[in-house]
Amino acid sequence: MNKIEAREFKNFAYGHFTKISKALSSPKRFELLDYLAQGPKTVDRLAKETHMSVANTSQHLQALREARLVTSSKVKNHHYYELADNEVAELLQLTKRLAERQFPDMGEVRTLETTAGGSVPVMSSADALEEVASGRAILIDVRAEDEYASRHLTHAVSIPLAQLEEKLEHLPIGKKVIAYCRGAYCLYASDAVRFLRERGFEAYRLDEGPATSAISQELDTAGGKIL
Amino acid sequence: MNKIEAREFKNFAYGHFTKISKALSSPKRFELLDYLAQGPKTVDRLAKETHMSVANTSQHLQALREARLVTSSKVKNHHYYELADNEVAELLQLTKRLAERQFPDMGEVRTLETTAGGSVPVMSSADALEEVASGRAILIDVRAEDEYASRHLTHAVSIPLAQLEEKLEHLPIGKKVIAYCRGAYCLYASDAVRFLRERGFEAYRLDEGPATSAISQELDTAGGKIL
DNA sequence: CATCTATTCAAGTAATTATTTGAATAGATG
DNA sequence: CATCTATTCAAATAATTACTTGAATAGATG
Repeated sequence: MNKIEAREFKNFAYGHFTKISKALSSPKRFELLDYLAQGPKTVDRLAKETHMSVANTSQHLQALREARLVTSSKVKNHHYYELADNEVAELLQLTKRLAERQFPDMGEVRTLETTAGGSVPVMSSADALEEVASGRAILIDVRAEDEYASRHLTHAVSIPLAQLEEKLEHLPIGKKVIAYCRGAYCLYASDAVRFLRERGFEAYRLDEGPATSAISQELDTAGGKIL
Repeated sequence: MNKIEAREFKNFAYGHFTKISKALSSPKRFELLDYLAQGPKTVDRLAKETHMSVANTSQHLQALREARLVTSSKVKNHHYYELADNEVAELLQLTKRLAERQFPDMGEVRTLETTAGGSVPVMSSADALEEVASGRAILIDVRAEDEYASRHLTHAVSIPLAQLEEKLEHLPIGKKVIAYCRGAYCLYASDAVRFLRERGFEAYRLDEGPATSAISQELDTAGGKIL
């Protein structure tokens, strides 16, 4: 075969593959995708969540759209962005898992129960499933309500972190409380656990979020209620 | 929680995740990994296969090693690089699959049987499995011998492309010939198919290589012989 | 031990990417 | 219709990344 033609073909193929990985290669864009894995969101909201300027957020989202990792739609004068395909979430997950395997101090975040703000007791999904099923524990989702609505773990109850204090009285005394948020690298659940422990609850954070894992799929996406 | 501390934690986490995707974000490095998915290789050989300068190849390989996607070892004065983890191959595969799904003209490479140098008949792995099992076809691996040795499909026979002409007489007359190489984006199998068709064989290229897919795992890695 | 081969290193240039700023647009709302 | 909100666009600067060239090293081999 003609060498020039062959090179063009390879450039075409590898050029396309790397549109995907280029889009994933910026920490900010990776973080945006991580938020979008919780459900559709507006530019404005993503800008607040990631502490970026709106213009910068918009530009990153456009880059993600060009790489076909997200799609956008207009409702009134809000533009909603969302993941283009469930495989995008899988790609995020696989990348995280590989990072955890290959960089020892990454893996520790999950296993040694350390997070920013001090360490917090962690419970594995397998244990949590058992505790919740047996009625010894309740599972709370401390993300925003719409994220809970878009997808959550079975039997989880929605208590956004900001409302935890006011809803404290609704929590059953004597039961363990297992909190989760977006995943192991989101800090809301840790904040919730510290808050609850200061008030005498036996609280744990779940080692993952609703976007991941075989066990999460057993916990699943239905059930639960908004407290 | 303290905001500065939280931001540092996120920078740490997302910074690590994107070490992986940054490493994958260059077409040349993606191509290098694709070659390394066939087995360990030296810098020199990779430079030839990818048509890059040795210095440039070496630098890219060092970047991949820093991202923990490959490891290196020294045998005499040859440095062998290889994939650090099987999940790296999975990541390549998932990225390719996503690109095929999201970019229509990418997907066509596989389904419309077009490749550089003119289109060539393609056979799916499922069909190939059946044809080979029933004895109506033979499966040939046209990659280098050491790549075949490192991992190949069951019942495949090794005939490196360069030796195809001299080994033509060993091919059974009247049987279909199904050729494969590194995967859908490698052109050796297409070259082999065109060569064989010009000489009267009913030849097809397999739609994937040994690094991928559920069906490949049925075809598997053992069996076969070097012709 | 001189030389060869394989690989890495260092420096420089070219190219690409990220972020900020301020202006532009498009659709709601008073 | 004037104004407000949400988002995008354009231009400029700062930062990072890619590739080339030529020299340096380290281990074989004659």
